[in-house]
Amino acid sequence: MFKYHVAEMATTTRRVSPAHEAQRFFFEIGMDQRGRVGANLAELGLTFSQAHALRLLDPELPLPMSSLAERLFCDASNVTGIADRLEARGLVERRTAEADRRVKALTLTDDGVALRDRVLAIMNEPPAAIAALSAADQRTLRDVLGRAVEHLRA
Amino acid sequence: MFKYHVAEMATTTRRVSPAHEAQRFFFEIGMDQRGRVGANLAELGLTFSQAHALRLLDPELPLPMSSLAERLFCDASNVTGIADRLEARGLVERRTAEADRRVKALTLTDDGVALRDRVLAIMNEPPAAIAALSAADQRTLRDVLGRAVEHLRA
DNA sequence: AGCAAATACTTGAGTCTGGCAAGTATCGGT
DNA sequence: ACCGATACTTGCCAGACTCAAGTATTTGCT
Repeated sequence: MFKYHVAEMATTTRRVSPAHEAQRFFFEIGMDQRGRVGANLAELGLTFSQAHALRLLDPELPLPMSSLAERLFCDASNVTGIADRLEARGLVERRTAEADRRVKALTLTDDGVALRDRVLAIMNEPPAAIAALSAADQRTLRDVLGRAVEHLRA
Repeated sequence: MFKYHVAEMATTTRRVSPAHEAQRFFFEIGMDQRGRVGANLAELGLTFSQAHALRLLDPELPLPMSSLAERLFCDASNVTGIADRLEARGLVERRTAEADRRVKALTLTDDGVALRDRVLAIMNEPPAAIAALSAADQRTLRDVLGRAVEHLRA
């Protein structure tokens, strides 16, 4: 089918679609963020998963733990532990739902809301790669990614 | 056009720079990938860290474990464990360097090279959000992200 | 009503990541 | 020959994550 030396195949990436190439860059920038975000979150005493959970909680709207598990793409039993730690720090409260006493919905406390805001600030901070772009490129990037996210929800 | 109370300011994100908005979309798409990539890697019996390490190894060039730790942004002691598991599966070999017998460089075995190729295929696969973009948007995205990555290395 | 199946969460066991501190081997310079 | 750096390993501990099993509650079927 395709012939090439193994060495070339693995390390170079010629002749791929724009989407694949875009993805490669996307991934690389993403990996760069990992370090910065992780370090900043650690200063707040949060792990990435805890911060992510906090981010997904709406200050207005209690969220059932099963829903959170779904959005975190992880097992429900995992959320128990994460919720335990957030609750232990007084960031979140378990509230059993009236309608169905099996479900426990997580609610942000005032401290939780405050910390969540700081988490959002950290996560929304553009990484070096994006910050270094020209204003025009930044607008273009925002528009294109906006459309991409749109497709994601559809 | 948009009206909101100050309280909402903290949680919604209107009125921010294009870079911040771009970053918000970027992050959201990135989180979506996490699930897909993680699941696909799991089918290969690899954790994300193991796959990431594999990805960073050049099939041609043995890499000292300390260098790998640096590129993984993690402690050296961590790499010991990851290398242990990769070596146990016959994907990698520890080879003590001639010049300096303290350093052990990791080399990919043939199996390792093969699996690495599959890892690259998974990681370079564009996520749904990017795949759904028009061809023109994909090219634009590639170009802009390409410039962003360029700045990253500079 | 009554009972089985499904659902929401918890618990326990086990693996992997990841950080810190201490230990061993080797290297470099003086 | 020695001291201090450097490369890796080991042990310990917390957290994330999965699976399997367990409890409580609800829902559906008869």
